[in-house]
Amino acid sequence: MAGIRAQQKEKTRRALIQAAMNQLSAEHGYASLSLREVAREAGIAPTSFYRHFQNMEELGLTLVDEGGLALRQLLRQSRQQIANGGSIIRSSVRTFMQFVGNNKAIFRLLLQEKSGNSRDFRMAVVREIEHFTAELVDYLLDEQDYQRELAELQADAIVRIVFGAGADALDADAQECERLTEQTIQQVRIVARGAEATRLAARPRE
Amino acid sequence: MAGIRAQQKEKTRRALIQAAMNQLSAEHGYASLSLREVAREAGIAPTSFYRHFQNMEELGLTLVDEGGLALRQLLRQSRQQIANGGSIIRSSVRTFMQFVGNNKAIFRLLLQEKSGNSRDFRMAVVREIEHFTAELVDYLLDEQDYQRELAELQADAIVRIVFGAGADALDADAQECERLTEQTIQQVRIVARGAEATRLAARPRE
DNA sequence: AAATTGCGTGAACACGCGTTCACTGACATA
DNA sequence: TATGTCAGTGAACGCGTGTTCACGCAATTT
Repeated sequence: MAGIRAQQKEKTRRALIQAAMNQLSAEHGYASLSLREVAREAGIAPTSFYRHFQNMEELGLTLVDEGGLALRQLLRQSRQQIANGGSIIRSSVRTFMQFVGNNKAIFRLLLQEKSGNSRDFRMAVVREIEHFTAELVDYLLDEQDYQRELAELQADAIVRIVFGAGADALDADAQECERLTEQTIQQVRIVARGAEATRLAARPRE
Repeated sequence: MAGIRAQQKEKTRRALIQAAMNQLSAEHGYASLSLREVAREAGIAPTSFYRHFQNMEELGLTLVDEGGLALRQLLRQSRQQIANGGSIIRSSVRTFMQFVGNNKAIFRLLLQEKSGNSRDFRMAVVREIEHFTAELVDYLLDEQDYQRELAELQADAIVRIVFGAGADALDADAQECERLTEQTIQQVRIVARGAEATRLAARPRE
């Protein structure tokens, strides 16, 4: 019942996905990904590609999904660090920047396709980022007692800042990365302070 | 001394640049820009392209420069609105979002090449955005009396938020755009409040 | 044991690409 | 008026592309 055949198929499928990931780099993005090159790297004939994906777009969307999954895992990891004590902001930002450093290809893919030329891709990425924001909103509502609107403003701003920094980190060396991380932590703190001030101004007594 | 010849050449050059701009759209980015198609739209033979640019990359960098120029003009326009009175934050953000709406192709180009696959391109875009940030820092230092470090943190955060919103605005309809604009204004205000609070905390007496 | 399924294959296709080359003819220069 | 310059040309090149097709052959099903 193992299904030697299905097993083999899944293996080649993974090989294709991995090959595509490998070909993604700072110099060579999804747009210039070639079916033939991917197939070559995966060690199969170009024609066999069609046994696994209908076309390149389907492969690309799969990559985005895999990237999103990795991001989701990052979030869990981040929450663990929070549970272990220490500054929430600091550990979240650090985890995020760590992720970017360790998964440049994936993060670059997400960034590129966010402003890319396929509406399906853009929407897929936006959806992933919205997950990110939504979880942050939940956290703010739970831990602090912000009103929903303010929490959403704050979460969205933070996500924009952090993703922006992540983008810059892609081209940065270790030292610059460190600087970026510290800068981002401070910026997130500024936003938190601003939100707090706004909250107090809105409901001065309570 | 008019130089009929040079005049004609400049005209074709402009035609090439314009043709390239026209071909940039939500579905068709710089990466998939073709020399032959651009030449066709400009109304010249493919080979004539080389009389004006050494290769496609040179054309692309020219496009980025032109985009940056347009952004610079936006900044001046924005400052005029400020001089006319009214909320600084509000009019700046509105102007920016207006620009994005009116120059989608250019802004999309900047966004895409910011995370694009050519280091030269990325650096060119980063330079443009740094101009943007630097002018905001100057403004903060002049108008308020922030210390340099805090002004830089604040300006960088604001630029990230605003550019992020601009990116989202590319896919949004008019109503969603309006919502985004208002959201961004509030977020920038939050940052400003947070920076102010930070400033007061750092130097309580002065 | 026989029949079927389906992954992987190699040849072949039409196509658009960037680039080269020698050339033309209108403008500039002397 | 004679000479030079150079933007624009059309043919031709080699190449990599996505996609199709009929086929082989091992795993699976009957």
